[in-house]
Amino acid sequence: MAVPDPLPSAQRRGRPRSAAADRAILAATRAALVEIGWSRLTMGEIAQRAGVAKTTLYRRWAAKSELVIDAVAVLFDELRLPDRGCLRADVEGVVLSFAALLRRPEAKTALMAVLAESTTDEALRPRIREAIVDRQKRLVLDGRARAQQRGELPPDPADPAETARVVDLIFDVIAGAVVHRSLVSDCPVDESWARLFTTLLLEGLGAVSPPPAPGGAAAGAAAPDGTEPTGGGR
Amino acid sequence: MAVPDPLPSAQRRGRPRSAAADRAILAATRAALVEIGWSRLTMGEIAQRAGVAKTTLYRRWAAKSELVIDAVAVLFDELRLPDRGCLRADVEGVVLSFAALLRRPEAKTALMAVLAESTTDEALRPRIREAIVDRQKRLVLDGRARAQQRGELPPDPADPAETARVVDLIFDVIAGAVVHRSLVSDCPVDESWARLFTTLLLEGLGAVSPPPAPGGAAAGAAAPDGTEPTGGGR
Amino acid sequence: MAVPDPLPSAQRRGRPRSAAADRAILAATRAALVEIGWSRLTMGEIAQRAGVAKTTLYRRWAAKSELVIDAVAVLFDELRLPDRGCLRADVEGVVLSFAALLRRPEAKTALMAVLAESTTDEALRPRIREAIVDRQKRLVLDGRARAQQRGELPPDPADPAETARVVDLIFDVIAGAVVHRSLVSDCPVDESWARLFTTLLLEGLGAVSPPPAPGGAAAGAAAPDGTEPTGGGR
Amino acid sequence: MAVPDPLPSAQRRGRPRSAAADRAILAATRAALVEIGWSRLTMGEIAQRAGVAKTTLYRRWAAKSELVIDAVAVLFDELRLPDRGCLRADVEGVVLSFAALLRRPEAKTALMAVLAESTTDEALRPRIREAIVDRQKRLVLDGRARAQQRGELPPDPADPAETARVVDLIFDVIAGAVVHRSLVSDCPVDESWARLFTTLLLEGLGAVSPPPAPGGAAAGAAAPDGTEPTGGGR
DNA sequence: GGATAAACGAGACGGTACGTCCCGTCTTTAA
DNA sequence: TTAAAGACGGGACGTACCGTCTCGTTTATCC
Repeated sequence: MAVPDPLPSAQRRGRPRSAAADRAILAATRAALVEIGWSRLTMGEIAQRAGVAKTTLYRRWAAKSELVIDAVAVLFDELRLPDRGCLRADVEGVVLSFAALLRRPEAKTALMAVLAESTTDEALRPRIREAIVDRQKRLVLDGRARAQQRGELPPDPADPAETARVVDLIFDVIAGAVVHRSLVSDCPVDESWARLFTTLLLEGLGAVSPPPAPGGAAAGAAAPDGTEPTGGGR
Repeated sequence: MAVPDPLPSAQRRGRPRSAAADRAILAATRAALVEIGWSRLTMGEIAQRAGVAKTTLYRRWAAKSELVIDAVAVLFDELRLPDRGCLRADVEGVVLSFAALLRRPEAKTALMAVLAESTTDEALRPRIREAIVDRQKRLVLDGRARAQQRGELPPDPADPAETARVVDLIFDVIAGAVVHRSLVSDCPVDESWARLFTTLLLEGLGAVSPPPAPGGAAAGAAAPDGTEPTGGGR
Repeated sequence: MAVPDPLPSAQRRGRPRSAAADRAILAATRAALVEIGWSRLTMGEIAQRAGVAKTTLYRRWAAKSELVIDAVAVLFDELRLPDRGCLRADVEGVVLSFAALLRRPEAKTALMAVLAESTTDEALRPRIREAIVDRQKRLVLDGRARAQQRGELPPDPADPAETARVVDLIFDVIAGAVVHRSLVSDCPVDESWARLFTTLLLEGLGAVSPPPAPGGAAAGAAAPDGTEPTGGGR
Repeated sequence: MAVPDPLPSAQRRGRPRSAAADRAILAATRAALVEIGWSRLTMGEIAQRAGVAKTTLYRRWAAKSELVIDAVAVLFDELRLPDRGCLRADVEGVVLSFAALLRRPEAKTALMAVLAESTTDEALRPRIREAIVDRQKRLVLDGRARAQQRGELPPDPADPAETARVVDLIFDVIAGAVVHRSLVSDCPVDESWARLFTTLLLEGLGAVSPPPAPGGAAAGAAAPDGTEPTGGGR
């Protein structure tokens, strides 16, 4: 919430805030975003669709950006990482499901709009990270742990900072490439592209994931999924 | 130009448009963008700074987005790819100079804002690609050609579509990762990160760049820069 | 009011309209009319002078003309018909005080401007009549009744339509002649002219005011004020 | 013309002004006035209808008002005073034909609009009088002279200023009453009203037209047209 | 007949005001 | 105390005309 709950105390005086109003507002925000886009989305419009007074919106959110972040955060929580048996399949899966999310108008519009706002609005950046970005990083962590259990990746190195560097890199490469291809290059993220990209990523990954111990799973890193890359020649 | 040149003919009738006004408008747009940001940037403000009537703006550009695209396109044209001797150094160089560009407020603000607009405005997307995005793809093509001349990369495969797929992939990965780390993760793109990212990229590149001929430069692709990757273990 | 009162109900919901804003707007309109005239009078200027937002003006009046009508109507309500003892003096008095009103810039400018607008704007005509024109007709009715009480004029004829025809005629002749001399011929309406005009009117009046009964006040009508007309010779 | 003819000399050098353009402009002005009214009448619209550049208009007239005065002046010149045999008939005739003119949209709109402008624009007033108002005064003079020839009115008094006072009064009363009833009271000027008004005027006229000599036409003035007034009783 | 000069069409120019939309706040009654 | 309603001061919008200016073109007279 942008505007803090008035009092964290058990029960304040006066009429309590309507939880139904909250739900109606967030739903109306998503619906309006799909229909009329970010720039024509106004607080008055949202209030009208939600059957709520404008003051009720401002009592809860300080700005349109913050309301939209809360409204679309739930969409990004729907991303899942089902176990597809091997690391390559898991990576391709997350690439494709992230791309599918970015095809939903309310998701892509809201994401890009609040990111754009955040280039000017300092306070917006942590809010976006908390509500949207960081939640996807768990996918990387989960997939990495699963691959380590399978023996496809070496265990974490001794230095946890080293692990964080690599995890962040992987996250920026995956999310960045998918977003860029989807929304900037405006090209489809299909299975063919996902396979090619995954090949590049997994191969490159071996070079940046140091082995934790002198002996170990280096061979697994060198051929993480046990298949030959597209082009074959190695 | 957003509003099409009234007639492409050699000499139209009536008073010709002032080229000085064009220059003043684009310069004023960049300056205002730095000072007051995208959301408070208004057509009236730009006109006032440029010493120009609002109508003169609307005669040339249909919307703020289109004007800003033209105004900042020149910034992206300043990206260069100086020959640093080897592919690894060239990649690191372009990563760092692209990141430096994205630290300029007018560049990052304008880029994200117009990308956000483009998620709603269908007509804006090709415009952004032509004026901004596609021009950076030349950096990938130039770097690739240079590395091929050096023997660091194998020559293009027989199928040009295959080349295009790989070039697009490299472009989306580089641009996407740098943008995502800079503007979404909000972390610095410094030499350390550039080195790590380049290692991942070049190593992964070997896996997606098939050799053109049965015999050839596969070894070069496998260790493109002749150095050992960060983590060592191969 | 031009824009209808949103609901005539006893008490509507929401914040009520500010009566102070109404007063400030009408006063600012009169002041601005005097200073800058009709053509340079803008809604924005009025709003600024009244310390009010432009939207507040448009919430109440649909157009400049309607606002000006309401603003100057009060001036025309200030016209009075003091009892000067005889019909002739009363007529001369109303002629002179009407002419004095038409010398006030805001009155003459506003009157002519809205009359001009009304030649094109069908809806404006009844509005002008209600707010400005018809209110002056009471002067004719009052003067006539007073003269009848004095015995200077015969009582109303049996047919009320006949009375209305004569009253309307008198009104058009007096108002028309004064307006025409003041604003069209651009000559002063002074005591000399008022005396001459009144002579013509009263003498002519006898010919169009039929006696109510076979016997009666015809002699009174023939010399309504008991004085000899200017020119003498009858 | 508002803008003076560049040189009154016999023949200047350079391309002469197009007389066809003048005619087209004045005709277009009248036509546009009928269709769209004064307030929406723009110089650009007139130029477009006349098939002429805006500069051509401004080369000839300094303002819309002046152009419109010239455009409609010709309409008022069409007023005629045919000899209907007696003064009463002549007066009723001129009243009705003036009212007919004021029913033409371009005439009434233009007249009221320029009169309204003239309340603010000092320089406009003499221009209106010369081009429009004074030309109608000839009707009063002609009618008066004709009536004097018939013996219906006494000859002019010795003092010409006295004559001017009376002529001006008659003019203001006739024109004022007709304009007021037509455009302000918004009532029809029909034969019935014309008869009533003429009765009032002619009867009143006797009181303000002094006889030129001790003996004379007083009886003619008392019953100028040889008919009994509407109401009868005298 | 070529130079000169003015008027012509076209349309861009710096401006002003428009009437609308939305902002975020404030003021009311009702729950 | 919150809610719905809606008026409030304010700011930007994109449009319409304003009256001026700069073009290339046309039409006349003058040398």
